[in-house]
Amino acid sequence: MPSTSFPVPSKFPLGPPAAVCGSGETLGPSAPAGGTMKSAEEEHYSYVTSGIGSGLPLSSAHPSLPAPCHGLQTSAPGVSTAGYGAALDGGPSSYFLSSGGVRPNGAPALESPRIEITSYLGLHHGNGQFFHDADAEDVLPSSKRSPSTATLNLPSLEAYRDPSCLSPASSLSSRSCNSEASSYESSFSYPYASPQTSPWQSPCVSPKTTDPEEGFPRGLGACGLLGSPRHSPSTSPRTSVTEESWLGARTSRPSSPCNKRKYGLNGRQLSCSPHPSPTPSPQGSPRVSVTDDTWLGNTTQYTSSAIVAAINALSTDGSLDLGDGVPVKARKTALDHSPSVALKVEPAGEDLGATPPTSDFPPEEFPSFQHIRKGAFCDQYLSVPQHLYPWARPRSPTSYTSPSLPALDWQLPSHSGPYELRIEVQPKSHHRAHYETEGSRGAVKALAGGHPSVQLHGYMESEPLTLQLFIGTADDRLLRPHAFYQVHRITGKTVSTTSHEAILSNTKVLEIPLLPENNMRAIIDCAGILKLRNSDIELRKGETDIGRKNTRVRLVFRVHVPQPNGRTLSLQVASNPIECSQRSAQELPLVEKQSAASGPVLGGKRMVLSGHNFLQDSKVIFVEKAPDGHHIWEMEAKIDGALCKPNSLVVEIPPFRNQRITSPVQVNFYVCNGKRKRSQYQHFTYLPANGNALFLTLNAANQPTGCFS
DNA sequence: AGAGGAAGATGT
DNA sequence: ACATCTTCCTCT
Repeated sequence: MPSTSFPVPSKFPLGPPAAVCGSGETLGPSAPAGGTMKSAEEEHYSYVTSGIGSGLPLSSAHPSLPAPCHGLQTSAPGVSTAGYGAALDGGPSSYFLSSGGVRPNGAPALESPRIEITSYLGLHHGNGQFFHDADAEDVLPSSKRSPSTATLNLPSLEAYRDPSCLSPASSLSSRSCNSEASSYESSFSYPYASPQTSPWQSPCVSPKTTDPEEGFPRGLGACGLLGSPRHSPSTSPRTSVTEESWLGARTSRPSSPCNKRKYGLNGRQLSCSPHPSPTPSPQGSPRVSVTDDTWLGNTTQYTSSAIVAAINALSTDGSLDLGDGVPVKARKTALDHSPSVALKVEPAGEDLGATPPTSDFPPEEFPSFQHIRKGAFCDQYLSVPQHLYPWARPRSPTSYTSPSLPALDWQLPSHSGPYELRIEVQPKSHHRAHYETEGSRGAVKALAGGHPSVQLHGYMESEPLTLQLFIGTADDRLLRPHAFYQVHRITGKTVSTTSHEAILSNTKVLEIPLLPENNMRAIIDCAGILKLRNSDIELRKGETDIGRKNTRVRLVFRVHVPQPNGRTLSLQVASNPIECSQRSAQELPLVEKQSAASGPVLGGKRMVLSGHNFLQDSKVIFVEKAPDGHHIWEMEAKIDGALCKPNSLVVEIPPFRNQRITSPVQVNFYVCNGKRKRSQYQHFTYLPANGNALFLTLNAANQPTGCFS
């Protein structure tokens, strides 16, 4: 049928490839796309060290680094990409700071004692952080976004997220913090086993560890150990320890009281915490001791005075107000300790709760740490504040074992020198993520059909490389792994791209081959998005982000390019934001296009309303109003159930006014979606269609429909 | 497996 | 009461 489609306004042009960082050798934050700046958050963030980070495949590393390093990015616009890394085999000593003395985060290493809070805000916007896309139908009404934005703005100490620790009370499947470490160890020891990495390495360049040949294979190795992810926990047995550990996900919602979500003052689930995990992670405990030992041993390297000095230099002073913008959840404790914010190098050994603190530092110097160190895992959990000091949080031993690559929360440039990692085809702005209790909802798709694609430009070598993909945040703060979403590997006949899974810290990473024969381009048709229960993640020790309304993510791609000098250049690019929640019935469909076509109702109008928000008992009411506002007529469109299809409604509009419409009429309509209140009036120009059916395509985007013919 | 709609559970 | 989150159900 003929159809007249009108252009869908693209309110948000696709931004440049979402390069997170500056270009060239500079690691600084990417150019702001114009986001608003929120200082408080930023600041907090800067302290964050998320537990996430870790280097390359297999490595779990967290930057041992104290969070501060990350925060630095903010203030350091230009960080040298070089200098990241150490020899693969090299011990700690082999690591070096980038020439610029910049930390991974991009912060100048020792020179800047304070973190510029405001500097990095908005930096992320460079890649189109705003939720948008040309795909009108995928765009959520701005009104809907607001809330979310507000929530995200909470300056949660997000980075405080401790990847390695799950709340003991979280569930039956909850594992000890150590379990994660264990997983890593077992899973990744081989390939990524690397020297302890200094947290301060330059994020972009790392020791050459990515042997093309080896690069991908690593993933394989990891995968083998990890096993395939549990797609549907509830239906399938857990096969992977790793998976459990890293996600802290549990198979199903416990029927225990925990489900009731009773929280203590800190928002922690008190009722359950006391209960020992019924089924502790099998591998967790046993290995813990081992890893801890290792860990402790390794930690000493970080105790060097130089390191401490550096860290302190980078950290902000105690005047910094952590309380500001800190989520309620964390604020309480944060305030209490804010004075001690000055960053201290935490002896790595930090505990995991289980590990007794080894203190290389005088108590007075690390008051907060001392506090944290006390108590066993459970105690910590119940007590408060350790999460306030991410850097003080326990680290997974493995974190330090293979830190040769930049942590996932480090900001990296999308291009440097001749290389540029670019997203050639952006993903659609909406992709409903699936829960573990559901089946997969498929791979993320591209706006125009097909799938997103990424290409590394400027690489002329014959060696294939590995493209890493993980789910990152899409809020105003620095890009980092998203705590509530994980990439989900899709396999099957329809998937042309092979991939392997690896877990870095608490983040699942998909490793995809970048082959010279394909011009170093990869079609991302193997990546779905898994949603973790907010309650599970929020209960993780150290996690300060809240999941509610935190439903936008970005696909983050990284590639590590071996350099002649033996180092590795790491590039990263993030996609436009992707809304992962089920579309809300509150979203208002709008007329996207209308077309005339033959219809069964002579004299009447048949309209096809396409959208995502039509519940089965939706009603569409059309109203014609006079200039003075009074209704000339109003009628409820009759829904043709037989023609009702997903995302669309077919309604029959009987002849109104008892006459054929021969000239355009401004019509308003509103939609009553099920039990929801009626939506606001939407306007469109009802065009005569010569007695034929009029097809209107509505979308959920909050954009003007204009007049079309 | 891949989607979409919704009921029931929770959070505000 | 209503917005969101999770879990289920259904269909292809």
